Amino acid sequence: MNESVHLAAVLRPVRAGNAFEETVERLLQAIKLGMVTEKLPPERELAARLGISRVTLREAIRALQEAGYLDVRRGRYGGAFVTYTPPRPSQTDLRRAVADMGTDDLADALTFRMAVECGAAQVLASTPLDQERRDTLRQRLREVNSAGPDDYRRQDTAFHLAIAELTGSPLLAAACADARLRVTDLLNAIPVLQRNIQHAAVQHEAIVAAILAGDPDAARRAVAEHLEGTAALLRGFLA
Amino acid sequence: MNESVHLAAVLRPVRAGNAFEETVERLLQAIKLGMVTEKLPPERELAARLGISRVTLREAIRALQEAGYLDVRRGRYGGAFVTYTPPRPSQTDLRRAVADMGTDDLADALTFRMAVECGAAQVLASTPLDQERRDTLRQRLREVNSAGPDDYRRQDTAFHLAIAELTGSPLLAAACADARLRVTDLLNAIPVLQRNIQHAAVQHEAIVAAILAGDPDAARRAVAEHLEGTAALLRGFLA
DNA sequence: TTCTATTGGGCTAGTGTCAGACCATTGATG
DNA sequence: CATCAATGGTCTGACACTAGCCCAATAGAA
Repeated sequence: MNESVHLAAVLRPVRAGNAFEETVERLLQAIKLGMVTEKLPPERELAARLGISRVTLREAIRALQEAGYLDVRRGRYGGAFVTYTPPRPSQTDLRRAVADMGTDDLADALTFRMAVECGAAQVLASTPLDQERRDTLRQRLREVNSAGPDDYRRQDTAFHLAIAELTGSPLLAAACADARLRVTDLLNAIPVLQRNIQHAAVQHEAIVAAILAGDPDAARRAVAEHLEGTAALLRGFLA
Repeated sequence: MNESVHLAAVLRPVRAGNAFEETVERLLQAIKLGMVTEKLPPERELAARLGISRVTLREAIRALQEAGYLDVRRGRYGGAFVTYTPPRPSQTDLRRAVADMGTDDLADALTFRMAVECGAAQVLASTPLDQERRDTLRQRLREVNSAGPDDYRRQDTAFHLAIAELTGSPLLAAACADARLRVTDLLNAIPVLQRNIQHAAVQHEAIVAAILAGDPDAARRAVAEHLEGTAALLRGFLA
């Protein structure tokens, strides 16, 4: 009995889907997160990075092209250019996004994000930081705080991921990126209000201050409060 | 520039290896974690759970059989029986385990584990727990505290994973299982001393108390202290 | 204009993986 | 002793994926 409970966690599926599907998902998320704003890297390089063959990558790119996310041009200085722009937020989109992922998955994603991002902030606050890292963190804070509504989500993502990356743990960075990816569609469907940006800015300041002060508890609390705010915002728009 | 930093986290390899390799890894870890003590589930069921074909699963099983981890018997009441018993701990094994994974990966794994387990404890402490969950947590605590040296690692794993599972987030549970898996070989190479068990027992008590009291900060601190102790133990044996 | 480097487009042969069916073995049970 | 149900063992045809090669288009450089 004791055994069977944990078995599920270890004997879970080895792979999430086939290479094509996973690749489409990855690229789509890189695009929606605004991490690729102009064009994708050349196919050969991208295939190598993703650890897949060029054939599979090309299938994924073609799918995204047909879905209207990319514009592919041949020849030197060609490439797969990003044509996607975040849709104007609407309650309809949000409800659809929630319906697509299911309420259980939504709760799962929010819980997961809460855990890993709080963990990352705590770890970073427990680490002696050199001047370069402190500067990087402050720089990200400035960028997100000075971002306009159009670029806000992108800078916000960069800020949150920077915390995870500064821990120096690729595993943790990947987990935080994964957590963020799972809520991207939801966040993109929420309008970016000036009031919310200002509210978030205060919380971002608190997070950075706690990390720079080397106070893990305060860092954890600040992140928890911040993410709780986002979750509440979501619930508000769904109610 | 801002872009390229985060690109690496999103455009990382889509899959860790081929299906065969990943399956061997999974099974091996299920065995080493003591989650499968008698025999593996029937091939057909196991293949379905792992989301792979029976052919691939059988290749993995054969590899583990040839490596001496399994004894496969045919016929009704047959199956793949676990023959593995944890090796007697030794500094040599530990050094080899560390050398195998590399010091960077070791730091990565420890950091990752610190973040996700602290996050899980914090989340669980922030959640209103029904009586059943409280009982489950207390039960796991009793089991790990009453475990003998032979069964200690197994019960300790069960205890830590229970915290993640009780959050109700499969993603978080999977992350914690993954984190634990990455340090299994190291932990198995450390002798289980009665003194360490007692020390850990106090910390386990503190973790459970904080969670049941609904105190996220205390829960986070207790887990951090506990894991820091393990890391220190590791460093001690390596020094 | 012509050349050239870079990039996407396409092909092929070989390997990995899958689903499903059928065979072989075994130990309990009647 | 004969039967049976559960389990591992094996085979086949189909599809997914890969590595590597060469072709085609393009925009800048010579």
